[in-house]
Amino acid sequence: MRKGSPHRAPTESDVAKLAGVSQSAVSRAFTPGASVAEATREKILKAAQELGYQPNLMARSLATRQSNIVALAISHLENPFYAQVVRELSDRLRETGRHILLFSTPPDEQVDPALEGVLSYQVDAIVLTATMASLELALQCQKAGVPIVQINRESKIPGISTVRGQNRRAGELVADFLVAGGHKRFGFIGGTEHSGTSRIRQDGFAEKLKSHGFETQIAYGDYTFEDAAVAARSLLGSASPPDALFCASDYMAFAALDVAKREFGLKVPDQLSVVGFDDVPEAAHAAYELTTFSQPAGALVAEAIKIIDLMTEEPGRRAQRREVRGELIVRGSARIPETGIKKAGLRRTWDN
Amino acid sequence: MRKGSPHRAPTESDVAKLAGVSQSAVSRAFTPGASVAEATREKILKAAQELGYQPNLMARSLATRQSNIVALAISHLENPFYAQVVRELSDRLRETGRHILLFSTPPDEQVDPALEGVLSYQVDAIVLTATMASLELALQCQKAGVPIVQINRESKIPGISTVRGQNRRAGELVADFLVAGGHKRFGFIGGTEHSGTSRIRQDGFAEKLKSHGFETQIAYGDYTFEDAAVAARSLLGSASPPDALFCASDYMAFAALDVAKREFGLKVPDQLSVVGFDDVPEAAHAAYELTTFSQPAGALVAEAIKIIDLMTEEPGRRAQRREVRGELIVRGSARIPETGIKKAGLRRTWDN
DNA sequence: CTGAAAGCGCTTACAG
DNA sequence: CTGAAAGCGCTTACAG
Repeated sequence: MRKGSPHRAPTESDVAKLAGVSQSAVSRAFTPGASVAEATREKILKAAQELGYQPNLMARSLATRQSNIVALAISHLENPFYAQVVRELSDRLRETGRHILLFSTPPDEQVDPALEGVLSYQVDAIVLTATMASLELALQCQKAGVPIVQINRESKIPGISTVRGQNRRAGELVADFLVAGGHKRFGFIGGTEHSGTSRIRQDGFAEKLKSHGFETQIAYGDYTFEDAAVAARSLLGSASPPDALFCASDYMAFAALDVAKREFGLKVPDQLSVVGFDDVPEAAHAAYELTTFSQPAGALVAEAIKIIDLMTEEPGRRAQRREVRGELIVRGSARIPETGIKKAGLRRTWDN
Repeated sequence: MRKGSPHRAPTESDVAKLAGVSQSAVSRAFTPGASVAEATREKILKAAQELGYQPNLMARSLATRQSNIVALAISHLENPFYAQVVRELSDRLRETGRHILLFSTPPDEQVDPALEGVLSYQVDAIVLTATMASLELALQCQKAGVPIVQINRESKIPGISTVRGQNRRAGELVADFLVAGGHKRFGFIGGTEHSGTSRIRQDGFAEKLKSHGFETQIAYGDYTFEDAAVAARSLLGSASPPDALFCASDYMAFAALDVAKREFGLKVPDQLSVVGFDDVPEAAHAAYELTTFSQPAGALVAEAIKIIDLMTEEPGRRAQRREVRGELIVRGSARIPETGIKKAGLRRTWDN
C-alpha cells in the first residue's frame, strides 16, 4: 500500500490559522526581541508545537539576506589536520547557530570550478583551507561583502584574510634543533614548490641551516601520502642521503617514516631523524612518536571565526592576517639535543 | 579610506533590464529545457555575464521546493573512515550539482539536538553516519518526504534506510581466520555495548568462536582512540590475556596496537594478533600493516546515493537496506594460517 | 501589541 | 517564443 504524496510542511500561515492570529504575529513570536504579548506568544508556540512547525530557513534568508551558513572549501581530508579543521569549525559555528556548506575540492592546487558558484548559496562567509580561491571569486566576494579567509595558506590575492601557524619560525627552530642534535645532512619534504606556506617553512629551514654551514636537499610531496613517499624515497636513496628530514606536514612525515622503515630499514632516530609540522593527534601515537612543530587547528579556526565576525560587522575593513603560536614538541622520531629541552609533565618541548 | 557598503548582488530583474527583456525570460534562459529563442538567450547570457549575475539559490529553492543540498550528520571525524565517507559523499554529490550541509554531532551516541532543526534547511535528503536519528526526526522526514539513510549504523527506527558492510560475515570469518592461525585466547573490542553494527560483528565473532570451543573476552572502546586504548589495556592486562584481538574498527585497532607495543612490549604478530574492520588507507601503512575486514567507503556512499535518488523519485517506497561486500585483507598484524590465503599481486586475502 | 501589505529573488502556469 | 502575474514562506516597516 502506497503512502499518499508527502504533505507539505506547515508554514507560518498554518500556525496563524490554528492560533487565531495573523501570519506576521507568528513571525514575531519566532523573532527574538520582537514585540508580542506573552499570552499570544504562548498560544502561537502551542499551535506551532501541535503542527510540528519548523521555520523555512530558505525563506528567512531570502528575506533577511543572510543564511547563517558558511562555505568551507577544503581538500586533503585524508590528512587528519584538515579533518580536525572541519570538526573544529563545525563545532564553533554551531555555537552561533551556523552551519558548514562543504565544498570538497580536487586535491591539486587548481582553483575549483565548483567553488565559483559558491555565492549562489548566499553564504555569510567563505573559509578556504588546502585550496585556493581565484582572483575572480575574491572580487565577487568583496563586491558582495562576503568575508573570505584562508587557513594555513598564503594568498597574494588582496581581500583575502589569512590565518596561519608560525611557518618561518618553525623552519628555523627545527634547523637549530637538528643541528644541536648533531645531524650533518639535511632534507626537506615540501608540499609543492609554489605552495606559499610550505615555501616559508622551507626557507626558514634552509636559510638557517646555511647559516650553520649546511646545505638542504629538497623534494616535494604534494601534501599526499603517496607523493611524500616518493619524495622520501628519492631523498633517502640519493648518493648522500640525509640523516635528518623536516617535512612540511605530519602527514607527509608519516609517509617518510614508512619509507624509511619499510624500504630502507632505517632505525629512527638512530640513523634518521624525522620532524613534522602540525602536531596532529596521530603524531603522539606509539606508531609514530613524531617530533613536530605544532599548529593548533582549534586556535586557527577560532581566529578565522573572529575575522569573519569582525568583517561582517564592519564590511569596509581590509583583509586581516593572523599568526597562531606553535612550539616544537619533542618526541622520539628525532635525536634529542643535550640542552634546550623543557618539560611539563609528559610533554617535552625545545627552544633555543 | 572605507569602501562603500557592499552592492547588493545583481538579480534576474537587473539582467532583464540590461538585456531588454522580461524577468521571466531571464529565468527561462537559465532553466535547462525552457523555451527561449536562441537569439534572446544569447542576449541574456551576455548581459548576465556583464553583470556577473549568479542565480540566488535560496530564492530558487523557495520556489521549487528543492535545495540540492543534502545534510550529512556525522561524528568521529578523527577516524579516517569517516573522513573518507565525507570526501566520497561530497565528490559524488557534486557530480549532480548537490552539496553537503554538515552537522558534526557530538561523539557520544546521543541524538543531537542541533540535528532536530535540519529540516528547516529544506534539505533534499539526510545521511547519517556514526550518529543516530531520533524517532521524531524520522517521522518528520517521512511526513516531509525527505529520504534519510544511515551508513554503517543499524537502526530499529522504521523509515530509515541503511547501508552497511558485512558485519556478521566479518565476525565469523575473522574468528575462523584467527583459529586457523592457532590462537587460543580471544578478545573483542567493540564500539559501544548497544551499537548495532559493532554488536553484530561481536556476535558473529563470539558465536563462531564458541562453535570452535573458545570463549571471547569483551571490552568497549566507544569508537575513540583513547577509550579503545583503555579497553586494550584492560584486556591485555587481565589474568589470562588474549593472544588475538578483533576490533570493531581499524581506528580502535590502531589504539590497541599502540598499547600492545608501548605498554606491554608485545611483538606483533608473534605474541599478539590484531585484526581490524574497515580497511582505511592507514591500515596499509608500514606503521600498522593491519589485517582487517574491508568496508569500502566509496561503495557504501554510492549505495546511499542510489537509495536517496530512488526514494526521491518514488516517495512512497519503504526504507531500503543494502549490504556492501567486504573481504578479509591479510597483512602483517596477525599470524597467517597455512591455508586459505589468496594472492593477487601484493594483495592478500583470506577465505574459508 | 497587532494586522495588512510590500518585498526578498526566483519559478511556472497562463494568455497572447 | 514572450510577458504579466501569482506564489514559494519568510521579515519588516507602517498604521492603528
